[in-house]
Amino acid sequence: MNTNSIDKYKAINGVVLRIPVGTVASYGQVAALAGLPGRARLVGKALSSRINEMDIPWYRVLRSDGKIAFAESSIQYQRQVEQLKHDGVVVIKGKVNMRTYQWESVL
DNA sequence: GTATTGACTTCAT
DNA sequence: AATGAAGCCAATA
Repeated sequence: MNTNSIDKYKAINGVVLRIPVGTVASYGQVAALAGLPGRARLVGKALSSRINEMDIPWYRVLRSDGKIAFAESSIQYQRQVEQLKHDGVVVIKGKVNMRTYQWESVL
């Protein structure tokens, strides 16, 4: 782990923390807002490295089509669904209606 | 150095 | 709606 990635992870972390309750964002959206356009995959990596230390709302980050990024059988999938529902976000068959719930950030 | 890996995205079936 | 290929690009190995 080098200092470069630490800064990027911090930027990503900051954006995820700003996702309001009851809304969701896509990995690509978070990347763009963090000043890292085109690095959607890096967002997932950053979150996976942080998930053990801090409690950030990682579960508000979904794929661009609203689908949860984990297999249905995984424990993480089930936790994510539960947390989203707790936020008041409707999840149907592992996906969220982005037109309804996607975070419209104002920059 | 090159190769592989992803909590991704988009386009085409 | 579901599936797959191709594109993507930094982080790891």
